[in-house]
Amino acid sequence: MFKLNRMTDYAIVVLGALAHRQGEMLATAQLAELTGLNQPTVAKVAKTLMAADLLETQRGVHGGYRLAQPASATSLVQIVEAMEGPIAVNDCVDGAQAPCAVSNCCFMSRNWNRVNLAVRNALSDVSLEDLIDPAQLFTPTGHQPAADRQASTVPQNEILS
Amino acid sequence: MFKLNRMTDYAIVVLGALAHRQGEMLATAQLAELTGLNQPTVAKVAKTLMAADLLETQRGVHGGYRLAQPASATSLVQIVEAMEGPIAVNDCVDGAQAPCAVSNCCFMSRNWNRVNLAVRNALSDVSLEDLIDPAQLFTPTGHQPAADRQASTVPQNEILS
DNA sequence: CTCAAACAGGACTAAATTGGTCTTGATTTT
DNA sequence: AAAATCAAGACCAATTTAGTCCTGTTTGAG
Repeated sequence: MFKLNRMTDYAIVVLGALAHRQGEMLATAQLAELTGLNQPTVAKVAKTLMAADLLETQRGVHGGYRLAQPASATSLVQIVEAMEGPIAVNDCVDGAQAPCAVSNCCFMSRNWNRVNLAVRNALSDVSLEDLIDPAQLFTPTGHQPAADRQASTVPQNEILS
Repeated sequence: MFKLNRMTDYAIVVLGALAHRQGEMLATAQLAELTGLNQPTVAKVAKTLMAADLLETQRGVHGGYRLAQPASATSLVQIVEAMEGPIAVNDCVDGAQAPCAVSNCCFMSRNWNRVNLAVRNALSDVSLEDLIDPAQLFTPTGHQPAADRQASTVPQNEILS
């Protein structure tokens, strides 16, 4: 456990594709082709990343998405928090959505915060640039990797593996 | 996200109760009373903790459970891994259950392992003894905290908050 | 030796979460 | 005006998690 959601994996792949074509405005259909995901999924992921200001968008005919900041400036913690909400190992941690309902019971708060901070730091130490290796991913020909991936029963996050 | 399962919260509470009565053999019914959980849930948690060798058991009339090792020697990572399986942020990390299915694709493996290790270290730095504060939890009278807790819609992990 | 108390192990159901799709609407370029 | 594209959210299916229950085994007491 302590596993990332599949949507988070997708987000990393999508961001990786955008990082590789830095500056270019890519439509969801293009991103789908590059990543092997299907277009509605890419759209959903992109919407979530937009809400976290990790992407810039342009509507209309030649619209699409592009990174809002360089890959080196985007940390894994930003991506994870964009997709999964604030990191909080339980409800007794600063930043948790549902605040501690049983008051005067937070004697463990300090330790939970310590754990939480350590986890957060681990994620913030890795940048999007670190995660991707453009030489191996999204080759310049823009091929569709593993054409049958969408029909496969294997979870698509294997692309990260 | 990155949240502990509720069962893991229960486990910590149960272990906390046992730590507080160190050495004593407590039956699931007693543990249920001490923690405010109900007995079948305590039994389920205890079974899982047994499988991870965190508890010792005695069957029969005066049976029950007790800690297999002192609270100071039990780390949070042991508890979490006992309840949720090995810590693996995705399938591309040493120790993940489902091994990487798409071979030759593991270019991110090193970074994922780095993230994973950092998370693991964060959890192993906290002992069960650190987590509990016997002075505030499970008072010597063995009272049942918040008698209506079981009927409440509030998740019971609030006891940790 | 029998019975009751307690754990062992697993099956099973219900609830919650997550993943994926679809629809309708707004925006932009040609 | 039309086509391409994003925006926003509703919605259903699949998976996971939580909680309960049942049947069996072990142990101590009477």
